[in-house]
Amino acid sequence: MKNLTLKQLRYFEALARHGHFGRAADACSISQPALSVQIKELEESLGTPLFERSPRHVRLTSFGESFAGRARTILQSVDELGEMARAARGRLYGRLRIGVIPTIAPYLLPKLISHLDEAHPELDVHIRETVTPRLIDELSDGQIDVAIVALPVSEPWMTEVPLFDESMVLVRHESQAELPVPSPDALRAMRLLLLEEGHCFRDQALSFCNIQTAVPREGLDGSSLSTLVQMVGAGIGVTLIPEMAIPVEGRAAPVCVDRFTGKEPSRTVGMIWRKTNPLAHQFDALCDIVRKSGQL
Amino acid sequence: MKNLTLKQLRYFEALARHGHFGRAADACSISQPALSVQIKELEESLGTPLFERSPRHVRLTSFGESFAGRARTILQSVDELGEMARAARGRLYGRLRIGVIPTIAPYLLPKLISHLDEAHPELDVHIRETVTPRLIDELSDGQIDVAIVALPVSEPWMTEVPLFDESMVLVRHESQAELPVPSPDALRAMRLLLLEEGHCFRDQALSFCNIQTAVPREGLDGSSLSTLVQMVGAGIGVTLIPEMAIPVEGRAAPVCVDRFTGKEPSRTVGMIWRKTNPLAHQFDALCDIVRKSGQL
DNA sequence: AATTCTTCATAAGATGAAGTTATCGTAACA
DNA sequence: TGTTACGATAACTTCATCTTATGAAGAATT
Repeated sequence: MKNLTLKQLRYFEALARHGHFGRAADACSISQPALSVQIKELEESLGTPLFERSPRHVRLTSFGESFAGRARTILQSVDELGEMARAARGRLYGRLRIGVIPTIAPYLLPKLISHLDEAHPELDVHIRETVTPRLIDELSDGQIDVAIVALPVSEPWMTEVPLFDESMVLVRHESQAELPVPSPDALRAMRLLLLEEGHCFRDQALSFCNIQTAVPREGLDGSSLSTLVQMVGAGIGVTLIPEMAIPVEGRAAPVCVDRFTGKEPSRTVGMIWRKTNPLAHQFDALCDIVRKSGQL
Repeated sequence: MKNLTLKQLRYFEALARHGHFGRAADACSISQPALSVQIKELEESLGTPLFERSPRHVRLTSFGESFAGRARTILQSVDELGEMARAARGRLYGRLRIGVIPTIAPYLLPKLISHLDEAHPELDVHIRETVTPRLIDELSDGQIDVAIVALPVSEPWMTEVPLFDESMVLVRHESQAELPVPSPDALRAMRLLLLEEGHCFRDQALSFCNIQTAVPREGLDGSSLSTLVQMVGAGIGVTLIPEMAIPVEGRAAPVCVDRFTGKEPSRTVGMIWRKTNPLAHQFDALCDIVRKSGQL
């Protein structure tokens, strides 16, 4: 006993509508015998007749009528499926899960989300904020689609696309505004407040100052840039923040912000995703949106 | 660009569930390449990928997930369609439209409907009560499925099945109970009340008395047997009714009921339906139920 | 009553879709 | 650096489906 096919349902629907094999076959762009055979096979596979044939009319049986109702619903759902696919074709669709590291998230997301909302109003954006290694794990097992981090991450199974470079700037207590900007080496001698272990921004700051990361440091690590800046405002030390954070953090405490002279320290912000993700092309478009959001 | 098939949806569902081409193919009882090809064609026909393939996992894309939801619904509806067919296979199903002539309906239907309810509780029985020629018309253009009438009707495109024979009996005013039962010829001289034009029972009565149907008669035709019997009860004349009507009409007025002696007049009650109706076999079973209901 | 028309069913052959086995390429793993 | 696991691809086979041609049967026509 063979199986029901969508084709048969389509043919059936046409015949139910036209009540005439020839015209229904025309409507389906097939020959009349082809339709006859398919209807016959449909009836056989159901084990019960759908039509009453007489030389004059072709009429649905009572069962045929119930069948027609449901068949139409099904065909419609299938067509909607096609519609849905057409709508989704080649664009971001449905749920998009973005991971962002904490030294970027608060400064980038407000703009990014409003831009995304504008470009893809139907998109369901989820945000995950955590440190790079964890983002990479979650990327790896499919919990998120893309991540915005500091490059490089150098995972061979990932695509990484640079978005923009960004300087790191010095934050001192406002009382020190007149003092000259210290060199990296001078900085090493100062009380430099850093994010806790795990944040890549901490490592970048340390490497700028040529400090061995292995050496244990005094217990003054903050859990967010915001915390660090507040501590600087309280006169406890100095810290580094990315340019992006200036508009927010530079006003939030009695501090002054200065660029370094000479070779400025910087980080590259970029987006990463699984190479195997078939939405790669759409992600390129996403990069453009993120870039726009990252501009001050 | 080819068309979506149910097969593809089934394969897709399996792959979404197993996340593994080999195992999904097993589940579908086909080879892995066959599955690969079908999934590929499905994705191509949709114009957008459904899965992200990596050597480790096969994962649904975000679009794939929405697609899977709807696909499952569709597959389920299709299976229900099969279920429905299996339930309906070879039995009366859904709506059954029965036509009955007025000289049978009130005496047969109460029993018939309760028997039908018992045998086919899910059956949706519709009743149409009118005279034979009209029933034949309605049968012809599919407004009813079967009709219960007096045979023969002799339409070549119909099947007619006799159900039972039934005598016609004489109804007189109770004051005449002691008088002998008149012969047909004697009857002709009496005031014989008949149904109005169009009822076959009228013609049967006339032919029993050898009265020319063409001859116009006094304007005393009733629109139902019940009316006729009430008139007899009022002493206006005599009438004939079928046996079946005795239990109801014999008690409803001051009348007496007598069988004719010698050759009793009778009619054959039978069921008719379009020869082309594929439910013919089920209708035979229906005949049995009607026969049972017709027994006193 | 014979004939023609209409319409659906059936048959035979052609075409196309879908399945099979065999094999390859690639990334992960030891 | 082989080895393994897995999906993609290719060549071929099988089966489903379509087309054209034809048959059968009732309705309409003459």
